[in-house]
Amino acid sequence: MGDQTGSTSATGPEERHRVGLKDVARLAGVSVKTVSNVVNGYVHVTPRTRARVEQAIKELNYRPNLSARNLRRGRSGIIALAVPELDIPYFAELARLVVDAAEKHGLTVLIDQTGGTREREQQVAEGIRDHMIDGLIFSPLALTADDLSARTDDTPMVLLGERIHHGPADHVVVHNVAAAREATLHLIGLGRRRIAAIGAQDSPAAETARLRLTGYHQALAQAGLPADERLIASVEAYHRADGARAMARLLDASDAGDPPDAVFCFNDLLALGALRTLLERGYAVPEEVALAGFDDIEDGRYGTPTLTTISPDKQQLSIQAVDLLVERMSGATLGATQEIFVDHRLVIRESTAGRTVPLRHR
Amino acid sequence: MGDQTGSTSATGPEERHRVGLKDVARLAGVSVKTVSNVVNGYVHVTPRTRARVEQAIKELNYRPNLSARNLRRGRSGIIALAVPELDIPYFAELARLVVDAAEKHGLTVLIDQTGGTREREQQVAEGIRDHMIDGLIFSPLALTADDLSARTDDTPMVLLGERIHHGPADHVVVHNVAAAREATLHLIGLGRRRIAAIGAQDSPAAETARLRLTGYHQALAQAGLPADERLIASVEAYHRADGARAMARLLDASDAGDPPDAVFCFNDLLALGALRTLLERGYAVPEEVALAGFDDIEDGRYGTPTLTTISPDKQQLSIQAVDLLVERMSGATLGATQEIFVDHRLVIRESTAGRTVPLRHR
DNA sequence: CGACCCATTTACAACGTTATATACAACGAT
DNA sequence: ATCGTTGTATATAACGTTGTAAATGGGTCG
Repeated sequence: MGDQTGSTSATGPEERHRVGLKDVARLAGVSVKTVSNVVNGYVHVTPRTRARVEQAIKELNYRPNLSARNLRRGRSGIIALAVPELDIPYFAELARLVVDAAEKHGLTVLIDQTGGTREREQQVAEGIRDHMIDGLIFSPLALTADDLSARTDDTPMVLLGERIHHGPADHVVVHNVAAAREATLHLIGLGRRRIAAIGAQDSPAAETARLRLTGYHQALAQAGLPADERLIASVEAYHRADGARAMARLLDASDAGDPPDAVFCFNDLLALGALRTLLERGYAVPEEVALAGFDDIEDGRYGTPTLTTISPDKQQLSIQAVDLLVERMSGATLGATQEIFVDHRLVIRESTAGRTVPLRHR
Repeated sequence: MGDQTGSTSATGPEERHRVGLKDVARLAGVSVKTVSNVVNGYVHVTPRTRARVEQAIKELNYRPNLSARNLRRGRSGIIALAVPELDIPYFAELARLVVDAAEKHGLTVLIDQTGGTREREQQVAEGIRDHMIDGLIFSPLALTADDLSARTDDTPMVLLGERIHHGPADHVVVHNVAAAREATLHLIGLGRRRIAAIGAQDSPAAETARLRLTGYHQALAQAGLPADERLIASVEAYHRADGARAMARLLDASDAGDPPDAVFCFNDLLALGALRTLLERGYAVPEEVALAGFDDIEDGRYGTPTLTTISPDKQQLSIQAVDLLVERMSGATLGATQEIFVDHRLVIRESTAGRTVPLRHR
C-alpha cells in the first residue's frame, strides 16, 4: 500500500503523524538533543535557545513519548499498588492516598487486585505479569513471610498494612498492639466488663489478627479482667458478613444469661456487620452493647449509630510507603530493611459514647 | 537453587543484566526475530524450534520489555479509567470490574482520580499529563457535552455512567428514566402517597439528576399522584452527608403535619445519609418512611435496615465500556458514536418491604 | 598571542522490540 | 529438470528517546 509519507499534500501532510523531538528540532532549528535538554530542564541552555524550543514545542503540541523515554532510561515511572480488593473501603481510601502521594514524585500508580488469594499474590510478588514496574507497594493477605523471602524478582517492594514483621522487605505499619489495647481500654473505661473480640484468625498468615488480639489481651490484663475464651470470635475474612455471623455466634453462645456488654472488632467492616446483628436482635447500641472498630472508614461515620474506631493515619501511611519505595528505587539504603510506624488515634463516636438514639419520635 | 546457567562462576555473569530477546536467541541458537515470533505466537514456527526457544525462555526467565514493545508497536497496552473518587463505593466497585474486563483484552488499567473538579477533568480529557495511554474510560462529573466536544486530544474515549447523551463520544449508560420510574412506582405500589425525592441538582452538568427526576415525575403522573415541589430536595454532591442534610430539610419543612411516607434517593449514598437522619429522629423505616436508593453498593446490603435500590448491571457496564473502547482503539467504527444501555433491576430489601425490625429484644 | 577553560551545542550510538524484505529449503506441478 | 509455491528462518532497519564524547566558540590567563 502506498504510504507516501514524503511530502504530497493530499489529505494533509501530518495527518496521522505523532510529533517527536525530531519535528520540534526541525522547527526550532536546533538539534534533537537540545530539544531533549530543554524538555528535561538541563541547565546549560541559552535562554534564547530555550525560548525558541519552547515556542516550537507549544506550536506542535509536543508530548514526550513515554515508551521511548522509559526504554532509554530503563525505568517506567510506574509503580504498582497491590491490594486484596478495591471495593473494600479501607483499600479504596488507601489507594486514593497512595495515588496522590506517588503523583508528587512524578510516579503513576497501577492498581492490582489480588482478591487476597495466595496464587494471585504470589504472581504479584514475582513481577506482575510481564509488566515493567519500577516498584511495588504490596498489601498481602495470604502470603507468609517465607513466601515473600522466596521471591526471585528484584523489583523494590514496600509492604503495607500491618503484617510480616522483620520480613524480607521494608514495611509501613500501624502499631497494632498498642492501638488494640487503647480501643479495649476505652471500652473498659466505660465500665464494661464482658468485652468480646471479633476478628481472630487461625491462618498462619494472619499476623494482623494476632497482634490485635494481643493488644486486646493486654488491656484486659492491665485492668485485671479475666480473659474469657468464649468471648473471642474467629472469622474467615474481614467483611461485613463475617462480622454479622460472628456476632450472632457470640450472642447465641451466651445463652440468655450474660451477653457481652462490649465488642471490639478488628476492623470496621466486621463492626458494621456486628452492628447489624445487634440491631436486628434488638440490642441497644451503645446502651446494652458498646462497639468499637478499627480503620476509620467512611461508612463508619454515617451508620446509626456512628462507629467508634481506631483511626490510623492513612495519609502518613501512604506517604511513608511511597517515600520508602522511592528511596529503594533510587538504589540507596541497600542494606537493612526498615520498619516504619505511623500514628493512630482513638476516635470516639456514638457506638460507645453517643447520646442515646430515641426509639420513637413522639 | 544455584542458577549457574551461564558458565563463569564468580558473582554471576548476568549480575545486573536484564535478559532480552538477544540472550534467549543466543541460548536457543536462533535469530532474535524467531524468538520474538515464538513469544508472539506466530504460526510458522517448527514445533522443534518453538520448543527449543521456550526452553531457553524458561531457563533465562525472560520477560518482554514492555517499553520497547510499546515503542515499536506504537501502543502502550494501557488504558486509563478516570473517576471522581475511588473511595466512593460505586466507583470502587466499577473500577474493580473495569480492571477485570480490561485484563481479558490484555490491557492494563491506570486509574485516575479527578475529584470531580472541572479543572482536573479537563486535564484528563486532554490526554492525561503526558502519558501514553491507548484509550480512556471516563466518568466525568463537572464537564458538559460542550467541554468534551472541545477536546483536541484524539485518544479514543468511552464515557461511563449516565451522562452526556448524544455527545461527542461513545458511552455506556443505564436507562435512568426507566429505572427511576420503576423505583418510584415500587414505592407507590406500597401504598405510599407522599413520596419525596432527594438528589436533584441545579448544575448544567447534572444530566443524571435530571433524568432520574424525570423518571420520578413520570411515575407520579402515571399513578395520578400530584407532584409536590416541596418534596424534592436538591443536593450539592451525592455523598452521605448531602443525603443526611437533605432529609433533615425535608422533615423540617413538612412541619409536623405530614412528613413524606417514602423517599426515593438518586443514589445509595444519599439514601444512607437520609436513613441516618430518619433513624436519628426516630422514624421507623420502612413502617413510617420507606426508602429506596440507586446503585446497589455493598454498604446498602448491610445497613439496618438493608436498602432497596436500583441495581445497574455494573459488570455488563464495565464489559461493554471496555469492549467499545477496544473497538475504537482498533480503528474500526470510525463514524457514528454509539450509546449502549445496560440492564438494571429493582432489588427490594428491608427499607421498603422488610420485616419490622424489633425495637427491643425482650 | 597561544594555551587553556568553560558554556553551549551537536552527532552518534544505544535501549529491546517488531515489520519488512528477503534467503533458503522442500515440495508439487508443469 | 525447471519453475513456482509454500513454509521457515534471518538480517536489517526502524520506533523516539537520552547518555557519551566530541565539536564549536568565546572568553581569560599566563
